[in-house]
Amino acid sequence: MENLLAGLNEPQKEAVLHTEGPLMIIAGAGSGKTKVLTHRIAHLMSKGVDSFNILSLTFTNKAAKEMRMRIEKVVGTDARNLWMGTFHSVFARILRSEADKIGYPTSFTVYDTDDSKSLIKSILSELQLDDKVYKVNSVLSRISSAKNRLISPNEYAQNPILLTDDEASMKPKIHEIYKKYADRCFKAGCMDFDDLLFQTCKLFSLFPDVLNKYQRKFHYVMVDEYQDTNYVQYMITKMLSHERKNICVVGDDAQSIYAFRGADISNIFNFEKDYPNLHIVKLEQNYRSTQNIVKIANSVIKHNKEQLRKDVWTSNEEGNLIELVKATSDNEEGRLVAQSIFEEKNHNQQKSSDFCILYRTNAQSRSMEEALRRLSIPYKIIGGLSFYQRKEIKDMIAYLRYTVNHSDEEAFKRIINYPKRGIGETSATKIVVTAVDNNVTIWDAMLNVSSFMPGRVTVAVNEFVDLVRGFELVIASKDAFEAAKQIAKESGILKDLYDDKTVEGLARYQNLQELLNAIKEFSEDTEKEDRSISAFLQEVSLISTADTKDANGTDYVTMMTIHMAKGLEFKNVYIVGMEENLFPSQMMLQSRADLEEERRLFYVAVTRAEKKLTLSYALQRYKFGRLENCEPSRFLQELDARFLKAPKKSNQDMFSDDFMTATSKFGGNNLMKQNSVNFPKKEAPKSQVVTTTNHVASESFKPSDTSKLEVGMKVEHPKFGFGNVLKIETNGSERKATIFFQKADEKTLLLSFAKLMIIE
DNA sequence: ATTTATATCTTTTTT
DNA sequence: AGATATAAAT
Repeated sequence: MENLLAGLNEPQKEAVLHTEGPLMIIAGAGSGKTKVLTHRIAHLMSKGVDSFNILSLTFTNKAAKEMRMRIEKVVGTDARNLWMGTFHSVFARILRSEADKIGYPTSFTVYDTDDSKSLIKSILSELQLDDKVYKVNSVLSRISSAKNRLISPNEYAQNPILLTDDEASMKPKIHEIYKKYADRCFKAGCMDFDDLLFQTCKLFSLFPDVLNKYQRKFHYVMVDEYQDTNYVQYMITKMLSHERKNICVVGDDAQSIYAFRGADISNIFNFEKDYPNLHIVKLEQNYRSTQNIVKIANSVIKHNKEQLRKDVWTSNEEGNLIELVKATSDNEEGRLVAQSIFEEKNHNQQKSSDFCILYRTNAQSRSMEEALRRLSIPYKIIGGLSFYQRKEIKDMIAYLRYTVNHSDEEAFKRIINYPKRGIGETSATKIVVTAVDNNVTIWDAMLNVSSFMPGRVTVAVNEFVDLVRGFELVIASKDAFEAAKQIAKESGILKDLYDDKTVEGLARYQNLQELLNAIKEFSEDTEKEDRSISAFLQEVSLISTADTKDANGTDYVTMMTIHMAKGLEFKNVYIVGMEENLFPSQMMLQSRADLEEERRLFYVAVTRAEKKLTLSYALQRYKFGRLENCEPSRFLQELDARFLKAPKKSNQDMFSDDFMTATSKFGGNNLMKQNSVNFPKKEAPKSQVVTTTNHVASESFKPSDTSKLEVGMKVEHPKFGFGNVLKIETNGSERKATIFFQKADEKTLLLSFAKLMIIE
């Protein structure tokens, strides 16, 4: 007990000790929020609260896992029984045991975003709607936001505001698509991400006894990152804690960055209204960052009108000034950042893992990656395409999904003709349409296939049905790993990948092996009560890119989008791509006009830094293969210059026309002015030669250098490996050339050649 | 049904 | 630059 409060400041102690009744903790960046949460739980348990009765909702599975470990250190193995996880995973678990009450099979499967999009595409074509008008993404986001606000398809169809909105955007049929979409998901025995919350709410409202069961179970409810919860999540937590009102939410309105996903800051204000006797604790002392970083962060956020009064301060050292790096191009930006990391590492004896590069969009990782590789600095990209989003993995998962749930339409579409078994797209669509028209499941339609399909297809479909039946028996009789292994073999996936001897094919084969390993690990985890394939699928469907395991012992620079960086901290942070229309994002400015959310995002990025913060931007950047001019972000102009160091530039900069013109743009900005001094003339450094091999970095081939590439040359492409140039085609004004690239295996590929390296 | 050539589009962030 | 959709050829 003494131990639990040691090292906590007054408001932190207050938050830990206030266990009964509603509590809201407003936690500034770096104020020790996680510490308070873990200590609070440990405190509850030391008071004799059973861990079964505590529910803690976190933003990522990783955060839950870490918190559980920290608690376990204090209270021991009891912590295992805590209910901890994301909203999605916790309620998926509850839904799995209660699904039958709302008409879903216990073995319901989960649609990921790709599945949802694919289903919407099918529906659009069935309704004969133009997918140029009804863009899949916008339709899905419309449906998603309806679900997040607990609006059912019928309510949507009767909501004049929504209908007028849709008419105004020339998409009056959204309500119809929504209805059909929801219907199809239901009939497929599938829930999409939003359903996991939406259906939970439905379950709780329709079955008070079920709600009551969980109300009695969870004596204490805690919600982390409350500023990023949406309306459904607000409702669920409100319902769950209704009896005892022991609810504790933790958040920081200044760090709300998920409005695009339905997150609603007004949840924080609603919270105050819902609980008149609410106790509020503010954590304002920052333990993470230097004074300069805290101050510049405050200078960022003060430009936002809408925010709770809060005063984040620190007693840490003053620290370095914030650095500003200006580059002529995105590639140079990469080089400068990599060089800075290199120097910093040597200079201060730091590890690679002390560094983090943050960007607004995933696409920006490429130039950073290339630059780091050239300096042999190890790095790791978090996010982007995750393991479970790879085609070969999704295919295998689809087999498992379909075996568990014969109604799963999207899984069916994925595997019906992979590996090829002579059932083309037309046939597959016909089966789906027949099932929908006759109001039966896809499985039943297949059993009846001879009545509406020609004999040749019937035979193939029957074989497929038998295959799945066999898999069903396999799953029933063997453990998850053995079953998965057999399914991989008998489905033909394993062979299909094995036969592909290309570099990519080999990688895919290894990925599949890795998936099987993961299943093996899962099936041998004695801590898990349910080790079935079905449980594995559920877990896997909710793994997010933020949940990647830390490879312990490895030392690398971390690269990720700012969104993924929430909750993390690094000694040195580089925020790259500080350009108008990129950050703040063009999309954000045009369509949602929410500049304040972009600014909060910038605030989040800035506050990740402990010791040193560097901001960088480029004057030119490749966008869809075309070089575009960029202007520095308005956010840079907003910074308080007292905490900034003079911009740093490369030698090359001085000689480029672009640099000169771009500098003049900054005429009015005192920050940038200090920079316009004369630099000694020096020859621009040549592109570096890569490591010990005789490869020349791709840099030496500008898109205009078509002349350097000749027919017959041996070349290497980072993705497609070694090959020969067969033919070069230049399409005039485009300044873009395509080459025919022949690989060792005789396959001919068409490539643009920007990434090719000539082997001398 | 499947492969190959050509055209078009991409434009945020993620559970 | 690269993915994906569409059209045309096999």
